[in-house]
Amino acid sequence: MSLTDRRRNDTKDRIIDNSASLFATKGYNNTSISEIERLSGLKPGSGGLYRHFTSKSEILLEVVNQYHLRIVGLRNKLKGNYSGDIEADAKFILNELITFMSSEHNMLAITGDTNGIPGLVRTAISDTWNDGYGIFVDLFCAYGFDDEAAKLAGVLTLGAISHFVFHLANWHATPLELGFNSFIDYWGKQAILLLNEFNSK
Amino acid sequence: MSLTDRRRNDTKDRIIDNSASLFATKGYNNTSISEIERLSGLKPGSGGLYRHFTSKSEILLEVVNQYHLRIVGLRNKLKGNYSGDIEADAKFILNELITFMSSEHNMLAITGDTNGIPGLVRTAISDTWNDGYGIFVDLFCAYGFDDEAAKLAGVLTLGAISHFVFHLANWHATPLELGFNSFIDYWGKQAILLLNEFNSK
Amino acid sequence: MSLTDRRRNDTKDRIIDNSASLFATKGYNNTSISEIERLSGLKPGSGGLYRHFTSKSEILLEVVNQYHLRIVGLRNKLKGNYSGDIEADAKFILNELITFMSSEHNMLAITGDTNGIPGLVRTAISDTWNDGYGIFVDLFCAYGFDDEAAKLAGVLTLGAISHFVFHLANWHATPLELGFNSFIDYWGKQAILLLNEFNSK
Amino acid sequence: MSLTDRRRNDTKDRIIDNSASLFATKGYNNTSISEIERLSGLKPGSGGLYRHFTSKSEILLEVVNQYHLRIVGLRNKLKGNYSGDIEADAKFILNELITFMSSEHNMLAITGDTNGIPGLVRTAISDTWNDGYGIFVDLFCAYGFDDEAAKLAGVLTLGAISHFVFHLANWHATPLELGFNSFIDYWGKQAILLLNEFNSK
DNA sequence: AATGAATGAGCCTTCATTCAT
DNA sequence: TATGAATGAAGGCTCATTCAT
Repeated sequence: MSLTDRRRNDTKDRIIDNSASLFATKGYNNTSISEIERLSGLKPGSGGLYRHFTSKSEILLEVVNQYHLRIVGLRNKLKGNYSGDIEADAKFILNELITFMSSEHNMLAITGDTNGIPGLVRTAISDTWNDGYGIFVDLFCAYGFDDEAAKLAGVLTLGAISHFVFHLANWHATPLELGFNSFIDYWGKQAILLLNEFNSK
Repeated sequence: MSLTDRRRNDTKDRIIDNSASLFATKGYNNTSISEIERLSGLKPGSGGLYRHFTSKSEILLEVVNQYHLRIVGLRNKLKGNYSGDIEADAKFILNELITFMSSEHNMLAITGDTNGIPGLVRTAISDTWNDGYGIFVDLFCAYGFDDEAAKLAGVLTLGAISHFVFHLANWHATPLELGFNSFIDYWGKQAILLLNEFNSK
Repeated sequence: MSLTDRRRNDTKDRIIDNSASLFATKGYNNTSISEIERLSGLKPGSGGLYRHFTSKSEILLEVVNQYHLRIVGLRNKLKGNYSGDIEADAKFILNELITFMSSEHNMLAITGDTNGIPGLVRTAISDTWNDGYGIFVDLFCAYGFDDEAAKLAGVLTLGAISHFVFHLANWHATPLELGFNSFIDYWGKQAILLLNEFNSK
Repeated sequence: MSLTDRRRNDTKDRIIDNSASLFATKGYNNTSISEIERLSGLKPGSGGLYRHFTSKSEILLEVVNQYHLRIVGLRNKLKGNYSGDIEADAKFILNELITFMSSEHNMLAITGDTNGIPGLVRTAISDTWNDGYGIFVDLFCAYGFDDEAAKLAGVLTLGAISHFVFHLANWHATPLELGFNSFIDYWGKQAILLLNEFNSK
């Protein structure tokens, strides 16, 4: 089936995929409909995309929603599967999250350049982050933290990691030229430390 | 120059100031030259701004540079003025930084929406962050951390805080609906904890 | 064909009917093929309409032609059925025409917004008007006017009435805020007056 | 001063003039900004027009307003300058109006194709018409008609004339292929007749 | 130093129409 | 007969930038 075949029925998916990477690479406002069309096998500027989406922001919403689904999928996969050894679990989860963020790291970059975005999308992005934090919250709660403390630690944890990734993606350098791996290692240790400290109280 | 002369011949400064707040409020790409001109007392759309800057990104560079200077100023002010009580110092610095970020919180928002920006500016922004992290690095180093550990802790600390602020500014909600103050309190406690732990080794 | 079959195989008719009211309500150029399709039970944007018409202007032609047929029908119904009392006949015809224009007043609105229309359609519309004027021409001729005078009076009569209706439809106000009924009353009296005057010569 | 000279300062006027004739020739919605720009010596599609007008409908408003001013000018010129001989005055005014409409007949055509026009413009057009009718109202009032009757006669008179002109401009043929002059002659006679009739009451 | 005017490139979107199924 | 997909052309509008004054 050639790219110009009018029978293609996966165009919508291709639009979502290409939009996701374009939004991440260049930002939402700097990505033009034409460019999405070109990458998706449609004639740029011909508006073929509008058969599949009614507006540019609707694409963003879909992109965010799909990312959200994957985050929730990861969260569910990790939740309640703990070993009893909090250190081991924390390390495992950290690795899983890093792997996830590596393959999907584009999505983090979307968070910049969202001026003029409808409130619906803003909410969707906020919700997505909340499920991201939730991965840590689940863990911390399972090991006896109270709800509030678990939330605070979760936001702290994912916030620091994503800041690192975001910095790298945006400014084309790591913070203080630190290596990504050493940052993750360090953060892992700190997290364990905090958990033990809290547990001992 | 008398006090009443201060408003004269300062078009360039006004452009920088107004650009800073516009970039922060609406994002770099969503801020038009015309709008900067209007706020700066120039006829919008007449290009009067180009007497002072050769391009829009040059303004951004200047805005970032001035912010950088202020960050460096804060860093120098705080550096080497430690009390000997690490806990007290950490709390003090955290408060100073929060105060600074509150009055300048706009600048954090600039970090989104900077696609299509020249590498020169990217570097300037990266450098600015590095001096931000440096405030904590200085502290940690002064109390005996080795350089690498201090850097890691610095990036961790500022990263987590700025993620929180950025999330709020962009998505119009706090992460997991946590209060800003409880987040800061918690983070302060954790930082002290980590410092002591490291020191005790 | 039974009563319940009436709704079948009449897509073409539905297209014409819906087009007529859409053209009238929103104007020809502001009515999209998609919209006609949606109202006519076809999937909008799928071009199903092109099974029945080769182009948008062909629909307009058909719409105009059907309107023309109805006008001719009215003309034939009224023609040659005169009472001998010219005043009574004139009043009767005026009322019939007003009634007709009320139920079909949409069509008058089509006469705006027809730019870019093929000459064929222009001619059809012109012909339609001519049969409209003809209703009065028939009457005036029957009572002894010469052909030219009857034509002039006919154009005068219908022209003034349709101007009023058109003004109201377009500018959402009546000319000089006159009431429609008083305008019609007045115009009826004038027409009679002119007829008598001519007859008396 | 060449067409490409950036010092030109009559561009706004040229835009208005060219818009007036384009709107009349092709209708408002069928006239593109690019086309107005091309005719006005601006590069089509470059948006140079937007230095002079903030939107397309603002141009239309200006075009209508200027036409309105000229109508009011004519009305004032003709008003209160009557000879005492109603027949002579009516003929004179009719001729003046025909002359005016001939040189400005484009404007009548604007009245079609105005879908999507802001209410402000609709009102302006309605007002313009009202001052057109007013030319006759002034006359009729001066010769003793009561206000209401004068209004009715005024709308009747201008309505019939403009319908004729409009029909010609739109459908490229005269109603019933009547000559314009004979229509005007006839209408002049009828008007006089009506006036006398009313006066004799 | 500032301004009015113009420009070129681009943007999101609409839509009549075509084509393969 | 009807549909999903695609396309080309256009449309109104924005904006960084240039240029002559």
